[in-house]
Amino acid sequence: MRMFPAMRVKISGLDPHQQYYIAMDIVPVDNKRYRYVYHSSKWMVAGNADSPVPPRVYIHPDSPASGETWMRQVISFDKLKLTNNELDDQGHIILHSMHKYQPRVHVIRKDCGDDLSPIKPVPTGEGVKAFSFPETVFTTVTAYQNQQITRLKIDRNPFAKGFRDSGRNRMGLEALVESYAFWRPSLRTLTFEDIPGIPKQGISNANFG
Amino acid sequence: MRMFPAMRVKISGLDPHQQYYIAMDIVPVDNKRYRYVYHSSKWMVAGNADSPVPPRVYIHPDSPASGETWMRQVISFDKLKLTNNELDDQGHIILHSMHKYQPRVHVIRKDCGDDLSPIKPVPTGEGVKAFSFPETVFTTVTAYQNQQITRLKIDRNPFAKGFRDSGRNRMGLEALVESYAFWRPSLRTLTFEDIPGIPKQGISNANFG
DNA sequence: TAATTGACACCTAGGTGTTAAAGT
DNA sequence: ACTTTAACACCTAGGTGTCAATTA
Repeated sequence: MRMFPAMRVKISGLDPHQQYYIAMDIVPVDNKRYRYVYHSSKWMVAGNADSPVPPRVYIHPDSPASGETWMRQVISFDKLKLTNNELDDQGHIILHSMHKYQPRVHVIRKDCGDDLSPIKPVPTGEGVKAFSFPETVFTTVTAYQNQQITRLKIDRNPFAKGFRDSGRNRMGLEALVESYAFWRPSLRTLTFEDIPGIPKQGISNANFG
Repeated sequence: MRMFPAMRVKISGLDPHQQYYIAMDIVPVDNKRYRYVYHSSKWMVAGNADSPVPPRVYIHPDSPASGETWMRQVISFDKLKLTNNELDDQGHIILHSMHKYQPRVHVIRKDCGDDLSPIKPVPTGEGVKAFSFPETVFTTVTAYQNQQITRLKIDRNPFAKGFRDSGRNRMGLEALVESYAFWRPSLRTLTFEDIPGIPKQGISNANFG
């Protein structure tokens, strides 16, 4: 299933006439498995992480494109797909449920992307830069653990329109959205000269339903 | 709109470990404009062709891929889109209505595809091969000129299911399908050593509705 | 007990020919 | 008189959370 809300970034500092691939992968934040404690509304450590899964990379469908093209548009990863099926053969990114993950954006010069593949780790070295935004760390689930996440998904995802209660109290939602850095700024800026100042902490959430 | 029925080909003779792009373009068969004479069921010359349109190329979405990958599957061009809008900015292939056209399949070695672009002519030379199947020549229309084509489209295109008359006499259809080489063989074989023997004549049809 | 799966109704998104109206 | 366009109902294809059943 798709990751929602999706990562969206703007890029500056590229060579306008150079061709680049842009890709995303998702790496474990730590070696732990988590459980959600409802009465304290917190994720707590619940043992060690499951064994690693096959590496997968989402190559942005506009790739390859010129620096000019990439910089002119907002780059959205809304078609990136996640799965908890370790035997997946459709190129989806494989994750364990109840673990914490960090999405990363990779900018790869075309001449360095020769062994770029959806089923191999992203290459490193000259001509490849990686960006992580800590406020986009999220915890995977197969069923939502609190009603705020459910409301965020239903109210903001067009495909969940059928579950919207138009008479619902919107007061609580606005405050909620504020607290989810992953959602509100919703648009990060990547620079090749500088990574923006320390971002505020936030949590987002993806499910495997 | 999409071309229907779509071109489908199988390829042999590629280097399994070489990367290739596969593309399609559509070129005028002659310099004439046509009209359909209903009582004789024939296309007749009706003047000279309209002025040329901007060149467009459909790059198969699986491109680039290895020779092994291309040869293992049937290569379908069912997502190729046509338009009669000369100002089109969505990369569709631009054609004039009431003209005759020939689709061409291009196989391009990756290292020869550096200036391959949806809005530039297909490169020629070493490492690029083009294939034309005369039985896939078709005449463009904005409204169907005979009921046989309408029936072929409705009966074979999944998206036209709503117009199917399940009680319809199927006898006529089978004979019709036989006469449309573009539809029946429906799968052409491209070889790098040899182009198959002279194909039988046929007509297909695309509309701009 | 907690986590996961699959059938389901309800959406978005977009591909059909039909038809009436407009264009040439 | 013929060609083209745009609104329309009817499809395919696939993305939602829900809920009941299943799994571990």
